[in-house]
Amino acid sequence: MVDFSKMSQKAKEFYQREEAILQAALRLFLSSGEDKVTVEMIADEAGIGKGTIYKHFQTKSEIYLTLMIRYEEELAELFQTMKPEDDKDRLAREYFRFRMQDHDRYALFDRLESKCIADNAVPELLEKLHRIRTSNADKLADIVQARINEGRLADVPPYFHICAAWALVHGAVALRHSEFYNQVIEDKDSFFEFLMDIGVRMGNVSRFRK
Amino acid sequence: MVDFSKMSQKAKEFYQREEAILQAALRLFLSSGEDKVTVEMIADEAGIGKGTIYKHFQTKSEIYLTLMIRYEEELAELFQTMKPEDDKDRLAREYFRFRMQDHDRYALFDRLESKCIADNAVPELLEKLHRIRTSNADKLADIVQARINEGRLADVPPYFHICAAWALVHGAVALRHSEFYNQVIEDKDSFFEFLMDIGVRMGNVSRFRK
Amino acid sequence: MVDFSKMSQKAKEFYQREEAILQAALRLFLSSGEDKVTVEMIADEAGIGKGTIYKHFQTKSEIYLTLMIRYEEELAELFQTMKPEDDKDRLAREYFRFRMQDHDRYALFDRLESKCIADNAVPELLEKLHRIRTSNADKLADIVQARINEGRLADVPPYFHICAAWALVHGAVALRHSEFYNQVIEDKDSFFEFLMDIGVRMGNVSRFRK
Amino acid sequence: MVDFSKMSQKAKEFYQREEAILQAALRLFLSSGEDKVTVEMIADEAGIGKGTIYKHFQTKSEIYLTLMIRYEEELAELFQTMKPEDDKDRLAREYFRFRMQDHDRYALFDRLESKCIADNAVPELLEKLHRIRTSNADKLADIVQARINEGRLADVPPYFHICAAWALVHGAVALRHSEFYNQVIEDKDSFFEFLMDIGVRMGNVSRFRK
DNA sequence: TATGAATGAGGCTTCATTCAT
DNA sequence: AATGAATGAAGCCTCATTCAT
Repeated sequence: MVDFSKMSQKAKEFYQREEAILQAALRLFLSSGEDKVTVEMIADEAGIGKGTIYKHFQTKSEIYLTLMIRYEEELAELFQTMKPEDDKDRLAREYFRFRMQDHDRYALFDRLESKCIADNAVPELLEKLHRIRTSNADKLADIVQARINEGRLADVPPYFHICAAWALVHGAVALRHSEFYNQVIEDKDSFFEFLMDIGVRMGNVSRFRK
Repeated sequence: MVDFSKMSQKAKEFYQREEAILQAALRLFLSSGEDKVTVEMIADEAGIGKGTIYKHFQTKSEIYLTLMIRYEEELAELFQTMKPEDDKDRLAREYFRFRMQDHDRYALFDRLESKCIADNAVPELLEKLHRIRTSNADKLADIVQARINEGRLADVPPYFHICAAWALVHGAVALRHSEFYNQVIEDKDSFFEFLMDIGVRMGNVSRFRK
Repeated sequence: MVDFSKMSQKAKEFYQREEAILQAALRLFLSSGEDKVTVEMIADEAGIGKGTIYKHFQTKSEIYLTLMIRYEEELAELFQTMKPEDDKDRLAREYFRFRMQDHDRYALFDRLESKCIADNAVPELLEKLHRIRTSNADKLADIVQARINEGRLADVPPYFHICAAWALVHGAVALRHSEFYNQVIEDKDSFFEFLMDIGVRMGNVSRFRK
Repeated sequence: MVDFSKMSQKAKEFYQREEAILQAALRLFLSSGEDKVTVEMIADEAGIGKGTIYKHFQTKSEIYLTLMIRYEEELAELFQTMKPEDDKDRLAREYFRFRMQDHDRYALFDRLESKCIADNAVPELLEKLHRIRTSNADKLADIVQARINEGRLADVPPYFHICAAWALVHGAVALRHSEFYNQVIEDKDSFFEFLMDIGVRMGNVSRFRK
């Protein structure tokens, strides 16, 4: 959160410009594919000069990572609203929805992360990203552990549940994206309901009872 | 399958060189990331001249797609060995193993497909890839339908089961790949056993009984 | 015409650099033949970096066409100074001289036009070139028509006279260029005087009288 | 002229293959533009292997030059049929027609000659080409001289007349070729008749009488 | 501070020519 | 003699990044 009242006019403008850059970049990455987007295109879309971008980001990868971190932080906000005593199924559905609602962004960031790792770009930011993710996962782990203690979830390390959910959601997003499967699945709503059902129940104890 | 006995010495060498290019390319893509690998590097790794590559492939993208098609064909061979009356759980595990065993290749091809689609590269080959995939999916659908008829799988369109399995496996592979989760999951074998269990059972009718 | 006073220092330099590129390119095309000249050579000759050229011209062909258009515009300026009531012979000689004076440039542009048409390069510029040429030809047509009305030129469509003149001049330039004929024609001045005489009189009415 | 009866079967085949190469090359140069035609395309069009071409021609330029020499020899044959006492006008028209009838070939060879000269390719053949041309010109010079002696042509060096004719024809061919003028000249037949008239009469003595 | 012109490393691809079979 | 696979020099163009104004 940014408190504009404490900022000078100039600082405010600077902040807004950064916002403009990030939004322009995201828009272009999503519409044209990150490889087709040049720094110049981002500058044009943001309505500023190319050089200005480098006042905000040392490197093109830094834009990538900043966007990814933002996304992870949004997710953190979602988790912030969840409490251990919350209904677990609701949480699962919420999480599923969050990721699926803008699957293209999710898929984009997934590709960008591969790229950043391959390039070993801005390791500090990469680490920061992972820290947030760890923190999010820890938060989730608490919730999951509470369900395990209640005997509602299978008694495996909490991360098993979390990672399984992550995997399913990740796959669902990829599916949603794939040209191929989009032709095959006619009734998408039903299918994703089906998938969400699986996700919601998949670690439930009942499943493992004989 | 290639019958060497019918080939001239030259043709044999030509075929082998193509093999060498593909293997060299795959090796480099996996180790350095596709974006860092130039056609020249592939040529060097294959021990041939840069120009020779273009006798075999019109375009760098054609190398991508050929590798992807090969992979999909390997998968087709796997399915070839499966029969409708086979044990469904075994099939599921087999499939899961196939994809997980070289997750890095799978992840690579996933990225390459995105790239090829974004570039609209060699559409004929892309179509061919999708045709093989459709054929594979149809094969699977038969098996799944048989299980539905037996009352062992939930009575939804067969593609629901297939796509759900695909999604979970896809997610599992991505997980296996992610630097982040690899640090979190200590006992990987147990975890993937856990995940495979979910996958094997996820569409079972029992799950949907009250 | 460019008004430097209205330009910022930067804009001025930018304009001058474009000029430098065009002059460097022309110099090299004339001395080495366009096929032997690379973009890098042009950059070196102009004393700038290779990439800079692409800030001014999208394509090597765009350099070709810009040079050709300039030439056609120079010709337009020449025609601008001519008036319908001018002495027709003077005009013809003027035209002949203009084209012959730098026959190498003319011959170069002739080849470049063939190339650009074959490559279908930058069709907009090609069209622009033709538009200027049409306008020039129209201007000439007026003059010719006036002479026809006076009964001094044969009463055929004005374009007959213009195209005939164009053809003779074109051939004269090619002749001037040809290694072969340059060895044969000893007294070049006399010869081209002879040729110009033919050109000046070739559509005259007297010729067609019995 | 080739006497097949004296040739072995093999030699005959070899000769025919050379013929096939030249014809294939010419066909392709005319239809696609010489810059777009590769040696491989010529081989394919001729129905032979690429390597075979290099048994007949050391270099791609040698194909160019061989074609050009052939053309010049065809012209020599035309002149062979002309005699000093022939009607001069007929000769002029014949010559004009010969060049115009396949103007595209003429224009092609004109470009090729520029290229060969710029590349300084196969100087021996270039010289041979020029020798034939000289011989042709000499032949023409005799005819022209006869007309001068008769007082029918202006008394200037015979080459003046020849070169002027060459220039006009050259220009006519270029005109015929130009996309631009082809749009302007509506009645092409009349125009070229007009042009030929000019050509036929242009060195006539009557023109120079006061 | 914002700008955008300049840069040049580097990628992909083409193709004339060679040479082993 | 015919072949066509291999070669690698060379060309065009892109684009992240720098830096002077």
